[in-house]
Amino acid sequence: MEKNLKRMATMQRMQSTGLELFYQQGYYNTSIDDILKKLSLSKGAFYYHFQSKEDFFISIVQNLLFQKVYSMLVEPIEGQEDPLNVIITAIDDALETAEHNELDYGFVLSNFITEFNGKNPEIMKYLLDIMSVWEVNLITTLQKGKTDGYIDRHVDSEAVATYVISSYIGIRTLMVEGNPRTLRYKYIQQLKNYFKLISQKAVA
Amino acid sequence: MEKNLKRMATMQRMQSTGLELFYQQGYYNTSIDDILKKLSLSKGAFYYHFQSKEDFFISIVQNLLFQKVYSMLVEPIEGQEDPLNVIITAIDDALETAEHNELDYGFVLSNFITEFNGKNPEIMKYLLDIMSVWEVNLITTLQKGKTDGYIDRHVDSEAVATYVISSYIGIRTLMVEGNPRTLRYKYIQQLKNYFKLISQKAVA
DNA sequence: CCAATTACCAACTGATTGGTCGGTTTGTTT
DNA sequence: AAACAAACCGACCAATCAGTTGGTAATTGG
Repeated sequence: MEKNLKRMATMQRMQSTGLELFYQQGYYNTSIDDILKKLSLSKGAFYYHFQSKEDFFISIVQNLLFQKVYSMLVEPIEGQEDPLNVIITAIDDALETAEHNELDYGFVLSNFITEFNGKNPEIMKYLLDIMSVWEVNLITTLQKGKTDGYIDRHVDSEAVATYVISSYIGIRTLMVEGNPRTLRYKYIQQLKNYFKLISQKAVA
Repeated sequence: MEKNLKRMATMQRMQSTGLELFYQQGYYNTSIDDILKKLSLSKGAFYYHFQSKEDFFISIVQNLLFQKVYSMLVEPIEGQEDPLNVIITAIDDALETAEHNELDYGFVLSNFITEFNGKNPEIMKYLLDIMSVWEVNLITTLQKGKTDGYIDRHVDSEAVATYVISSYIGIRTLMVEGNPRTLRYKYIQQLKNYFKLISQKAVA
């Protein structure tokens, strides 16, 4: 119990710094030495706690990234009334953290998916699992919104979920350059317009 | 004149193979030797034609990528009537090439932007230039659509352009995994819905 | 207080990287 | 065919990478 405390602390410091650097510089472009330098730790310490660079990254994805995406994009939506407004709020919150140059983990996720696509199927598996959790939750929420009378019954929930995720990933890609504040505003404005279309009152 | 033919031919072979590998494996994860191996050429040949790896990549962006994006996403839209339908068609065409595992250069562009973000401002400049050409063309086309009576006058052209580009980039990111055919269908379906909202007849 | 385990250090290895360079082949000119 | 330049070869270099290893502090349990 007690003896594991130091171990856990060091591992978490490594994971936290690792995620930050992997996100900023990319996985392949970030060396283990980069991470260790920042922490004033040695190679030996790293390979004492982790088996390999890949093993290290997977532990980051499962421990850090999954929880963050879940608490940011899944939990706030789960089981709430008025799904469309809740979704808008969650996405806008994510974009706000991005605007303040903090880590927006939904975007971190899609960034890694882009980087590992076609290069490392093992890691891709873990990343796509997280993406899937998000997507399934969105679809379920939209379906519930239909039975609860918030969303037009003719709406294709899967298609809407796909469209929402797509546009979010895309706007985040654009936000890395250009004015994030303006982009966020424009994006949310159009997303609201789109949601008007699928809400209950707007019958097809 | 004549003497330059061989030079040009070799350079273009290198650029073409280079773009392919850089896209598949990423810039930092692709070595010059990878490219040369595929072409059965030597290091000497490469550095005879190009100053550096970076110089090589920039030449690819300016010569190959710019033209491809322009002919695929800008030219088909420029000055056409019925802008919304033309935009849908151009995007659907791009997604179709992607579905057949051919290079979709709009996505290639956004992929590189993701990879170089925060890492190489010099290269980013060239990539964002191309993105800008696309965006400006979209905005101009939408504006013209308003004066021509195809689009509702109250529509924010810049916001719509941002939203369209975002969703396109996003759906392409999702298409790398999952069923491309289904995703493309769902996406186009929702994009059409969204466009109904901003077209002339649907008054706010 | 001592022995065992945990946590860490730092020099090293072998492979790979971007880039250089002296030299050879191929093509053109006269 | 001599002279010259353009195009290309491949061995080499210094730097960097992931991973290994033999050792040493620090912590803990008996």
